[in-house]
Amino acid sequence: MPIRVKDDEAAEVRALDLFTGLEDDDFAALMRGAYVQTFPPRIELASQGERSDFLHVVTGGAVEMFASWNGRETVMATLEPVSTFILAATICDAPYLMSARTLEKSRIVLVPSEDVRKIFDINADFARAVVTELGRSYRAVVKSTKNLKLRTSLERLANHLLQRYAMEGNPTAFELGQEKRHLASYLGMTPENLSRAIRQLEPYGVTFEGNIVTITNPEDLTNFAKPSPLIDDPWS
Amino acid sequence: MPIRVKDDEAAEVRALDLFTGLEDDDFAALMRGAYVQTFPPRIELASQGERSDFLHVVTGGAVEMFASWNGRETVMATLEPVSTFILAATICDAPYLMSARTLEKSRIVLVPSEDVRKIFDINADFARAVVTELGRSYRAVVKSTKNLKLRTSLERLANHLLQRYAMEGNPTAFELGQEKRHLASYLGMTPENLSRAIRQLEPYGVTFEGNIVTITNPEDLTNFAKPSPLIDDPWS
DNA sequence: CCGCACGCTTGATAAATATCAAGTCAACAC
DNA sequence: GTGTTGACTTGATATTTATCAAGCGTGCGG
Repeated sequence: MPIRVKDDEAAEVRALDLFTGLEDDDFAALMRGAYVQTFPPRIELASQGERSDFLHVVTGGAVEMFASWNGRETVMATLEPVSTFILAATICDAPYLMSARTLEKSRIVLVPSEDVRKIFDINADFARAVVTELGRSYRAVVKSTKNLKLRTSLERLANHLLQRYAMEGNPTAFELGQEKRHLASYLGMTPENLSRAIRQLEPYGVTFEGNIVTITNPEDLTNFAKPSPLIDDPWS
Repeated sequence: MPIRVKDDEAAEVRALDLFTGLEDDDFAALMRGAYVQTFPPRIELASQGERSDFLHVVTGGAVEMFASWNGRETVMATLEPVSTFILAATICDAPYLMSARTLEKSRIVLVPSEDVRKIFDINADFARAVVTELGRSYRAVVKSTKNLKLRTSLERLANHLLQRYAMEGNPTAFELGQEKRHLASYLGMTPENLSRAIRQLEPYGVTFEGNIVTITNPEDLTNFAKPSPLIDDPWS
């Protein structure tokens, strides 16, 4: 049963860069057609190859984007609230290249693709916001390709940990925030090799206790990881 | 010495999806500020980390996009006439994530980024075209990431050859069209391994004679490569 | 014509990464 | 408490990929 989007949740969605520039009534028009749904863990929200009916916004929980071919599967990204996905497929009216599944119980706002395209056509500000968002996504994937082609898996892990470390505000210890096997797939390695890679980072002051990561020597780790804004900076 | 863009070359540029929807005077405004330049081979046209001053259009020759980190380098894409590059950086007004160099003597039309952003702001049709182009680019990189993470280098080579084969209209023999070491880097492998991979494809009816590729048994090769539109189709 | 440079190939070896097979441990259902 | 499940780890091994070191062949400058 479709449930209309309540005002407080709509406000969260509205806070996204994609929607802040929108006139009140245009945004209201989008939300009128939209609805919210809560999904249990491990539900596939979209499958690669399908056509786009809705722009999705995660407002609670966590969603994993993944892709598969010939019986193999790989994690492409992990999304946390509040973020959108399948914007490109929605705008281009093309089949999904990735699938999406909930990792935990999640709330998703579903905005009809047709409405998005309609507002996009009549509202120049929204069009600009879409371009900015698409540009950001494009650049994110280019960075990820560079990461894959230019670095070994150990270097990718080291840089990923530094990225998480910075995102948490440089605490000595922080939560990994996802299962290791998902991280492994995201980094393009097997769970077994992630285990071994973690060991290999010990000399650089990295310790794992369950899902708690401790970084005792950020300088050493940085020295090894050699992070670059042109690969690792999530902004710009 | 800047050289204004002549009408016949402007017509080529105009034929790009990005510009076809543009009003005559808007397009003329873009071309007024633009200029053409011919570059010798191996000239670096843009370097990663720099800021974008021009949208580039290749109208002759060939250009290679590449990226580097920590002394390593990898080919990200090869562009042939007529195509644009660094659209995302231009629109987002952000630093280049990739560098570009000419592979051979090449003609490049340089359109000031500021002009592009100006037209983008006042012309909804152009904004839409930019979105389409960005969406296409985004999807192309996502496919490339899937290719890298889900396939072995041998599978990547097989699929690449099938793609080229299809692009040439399924001829028994066709030109590779680039140096093998560049192809190797593009496919994420070393030149040595490309040599060996070519040998490994012989049982599937693939033969190389210099830069001429012969495919005697497309079915067998397809059977091995298992191409998927969600990775290999350059359109959609 | 010679010699050199350079791209390509080949073989031997090394490093990176994946696979397979146990084994440990914690969470959870009963 | 007991048993089961599933994630994680570890070691042994195999596969994939890279590196190193020649050698081959073509094209080009002198």
